[in-house]
Amino acid sequence: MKKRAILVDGNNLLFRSYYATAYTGNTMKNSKGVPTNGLFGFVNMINKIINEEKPEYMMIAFDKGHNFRQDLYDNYKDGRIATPDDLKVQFPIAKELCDLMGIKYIEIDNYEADDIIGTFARMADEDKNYNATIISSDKDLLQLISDEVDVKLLKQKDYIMMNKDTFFETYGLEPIKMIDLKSLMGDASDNIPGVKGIGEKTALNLLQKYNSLDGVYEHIDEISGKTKEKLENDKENAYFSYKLATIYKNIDFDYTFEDIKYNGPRVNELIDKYKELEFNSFLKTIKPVTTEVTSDIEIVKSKISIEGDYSFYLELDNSNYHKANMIGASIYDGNKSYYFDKASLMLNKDLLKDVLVTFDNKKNNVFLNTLNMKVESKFDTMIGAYLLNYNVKEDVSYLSTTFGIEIPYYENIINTKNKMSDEEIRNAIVMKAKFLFDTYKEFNDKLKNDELYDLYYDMEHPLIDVLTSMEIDGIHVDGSVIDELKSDIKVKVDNLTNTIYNYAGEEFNISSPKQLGYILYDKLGLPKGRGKNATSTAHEVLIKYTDKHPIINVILEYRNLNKLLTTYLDTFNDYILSDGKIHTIYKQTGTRTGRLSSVDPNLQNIPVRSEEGKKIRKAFLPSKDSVLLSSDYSQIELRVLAHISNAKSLQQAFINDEDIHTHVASDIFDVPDENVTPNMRRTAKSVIFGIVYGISGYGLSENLDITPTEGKKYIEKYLELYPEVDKYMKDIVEKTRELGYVRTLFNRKRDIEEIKNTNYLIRSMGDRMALNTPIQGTSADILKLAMVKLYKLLNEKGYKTKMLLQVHDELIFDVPNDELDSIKELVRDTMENIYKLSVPLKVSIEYGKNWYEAK
DNA sequence: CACGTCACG
DNA sequence: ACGTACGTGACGTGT
Repeated sequence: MKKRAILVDGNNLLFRSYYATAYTGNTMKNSKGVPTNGLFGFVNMINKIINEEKPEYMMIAFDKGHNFRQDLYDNYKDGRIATPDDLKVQFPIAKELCDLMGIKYIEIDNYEADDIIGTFARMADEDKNYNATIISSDKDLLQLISDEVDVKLLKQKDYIMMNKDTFFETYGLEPIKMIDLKSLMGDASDNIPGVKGIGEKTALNLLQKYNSLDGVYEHIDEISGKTKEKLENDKENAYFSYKLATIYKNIDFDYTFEDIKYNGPRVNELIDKYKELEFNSFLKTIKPVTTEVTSDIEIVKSKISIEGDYSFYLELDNSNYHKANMIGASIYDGNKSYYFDKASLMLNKDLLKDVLVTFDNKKNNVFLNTLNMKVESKFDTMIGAYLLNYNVKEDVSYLSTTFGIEIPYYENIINTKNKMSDEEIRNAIVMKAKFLFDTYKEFNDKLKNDELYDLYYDMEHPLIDVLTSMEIDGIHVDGSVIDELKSDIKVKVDNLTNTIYNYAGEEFNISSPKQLGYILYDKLGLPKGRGKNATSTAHEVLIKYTDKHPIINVILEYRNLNKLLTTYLDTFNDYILSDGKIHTIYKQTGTRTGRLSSVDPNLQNIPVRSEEGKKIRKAFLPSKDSVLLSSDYSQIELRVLAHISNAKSLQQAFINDEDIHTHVASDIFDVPDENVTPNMRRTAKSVIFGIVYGISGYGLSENLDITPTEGKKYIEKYLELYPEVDKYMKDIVEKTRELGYVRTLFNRKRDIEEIKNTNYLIRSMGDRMALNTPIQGTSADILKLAMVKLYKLLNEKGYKTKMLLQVHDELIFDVPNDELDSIKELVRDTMENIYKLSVPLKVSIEYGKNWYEAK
């Protein structure tokens, strides 16, 4: 069995990584200003190679010095483009990284990487113990393919494996003829001139006929017309190109295959380097060899007392903390670490009543509730860091990494396959508590300096307890309702499946966009679209083809029902815990606008728009002798827009409690309210939504199925009618471009780097984020404030009513029948008056014996 | 693990 | 010529 050596073209790898990001205008740098855009892709690719190839032998080759090809150019005309400076500086770092990753890198004076690889390839051909795989995106290297050597040719996303057979299939030539091919067709990226006017097609034809460059010119008389002329004109160039394209295989060096043995990384040094480069995503994938704990640890066995301020951290074995077990917990008081198991923590529950700082206290309290314990904490670093725009995950280690402190990641702690020792786990937990204590002041000060203090203490911090309570309460779900609906829909889906197979004339996987695309566009001959996704099977595309083939409507219906089945019906019973309820998890740090999100399961996207889907809501029930009550802010985003843009006429419409869509339709179409048709109202509604999202004329036209010109007209008309909105949009984009961030009315801050990007598309997206975030974010802020206030009032007044769910502009309560009248009033009053905008906030309330009826 | 698709606001 | 409306989470496919 031969040993395989991996030969990597380092120059090629770094160049393509650099240009892959550089052309988007993404000038990725670390905070010290070192450009890292090439290195990131370089490291990513090498990690991928190591994972896929599990190499025993591997080397990475680099160009060095003035090589003979450059000499050839000097005698000719040097058309090579100079390497950009911000790429140049990445080469030494790349080589350093190779060292740390345990991979031999090789550079030899006056040779290119190609020649080093060529020499190793020749060695593999000659040595019966080794064969080789070359990795590059440069087709030039294909000339090295032999019985012993193949090439992994990198493409934009994946790669093609090229060996002797596949090369012949592709080109109809022997691999070595790649040189002849290049000398005829040239290669712009390598600055090989070739014969002007001869492309791949002609070159291949010629070579398949005459076998080689020499062969072509020997038989030049058999060739006719333009091609002959071109060949004769550029004969010199062709032979010059031949020299350029030929990879040198006989460098005189002492390297052997044993010299390029792969040793594996020097982990700790590599971690330091990644930190320096701020490659946080790579840090996750490597485990430090040792974890150092600087403080004393007391493993607590009995009731203890601790003076002064301290931090608390709790580690669970499942990120869904509704069904987790405790791994351990730690307290750190600035001097000493205390470690608790479940029993010793229960002995010391009093200690939890006055904690300075925690991380994800909602998690702590949802879990500890089952043990009748509660953490009262002044500060939650997870939330604080979120407001400061740190990339927060539900794990201290992600955050500590950006502070240069390495703590094993949660994924490693709970990984049962690659188990950490008890001591390592204990140390990790202790370090997390210590990190929280050590950084508390810094986070708190940063919030103050960034004017986020009130947002934290008046809104986000109190909200933690509100969400904790909502998650603990959960919502009753009747599994039998789900089951009935499920069997009902299953029958329908089966029927639809058969109908689709009949229309298609074969059985296939309808859920596979690839297979469905084939059936629709290739087999049934639907007209393909333009662009990269010409065979899209998305709803908005298919809906246009309903007249073209009867299969379309069936597919749409199938999609509709199958979605309900797979996303909601098949899975929801698993989420019903032994108390008969579903307990979601609200992520308070999940979005960039300040909204909440909901996971495990997501209760913020339960169907409502279609009747079949809406029926799922019949399974969501109130407690005994209670109703579910839903209170919904109507058009809160538009009201916020009217407020922050100070658009007088919109404000007046809201003050008069008009139907805003009708009002705008009447303005746009210049007809009195009573003459607004449903279609005009629908158009106005789309225009209004579009404005909030920063739409283009094209986007609106797609939405309304009109021409882009018409779409543009509507938008212009709207902005003309409400010039303050126009001004707001322009001002906020300009201001954000200057500052690099945008804020909501309550000062929530979102960094928008995209807005400075040199790439038009990315920058435009930044513009839209900048103008949408204050609207969506301020609405989210208002909801959060209302939740905090309502929660407080319900408690103070001793109501049994519970706030159960939040769906962005809507709250759902479980209300005992005898509290219904007063709660309706309390909820409406609190929500409508939570904050005074220049327009009124309006709440609509509905209730019923399940969620279906409450909506 | 990325992508396409689609559920919600 | 590009690709095209903001914010989420979950599923199935396919590599």
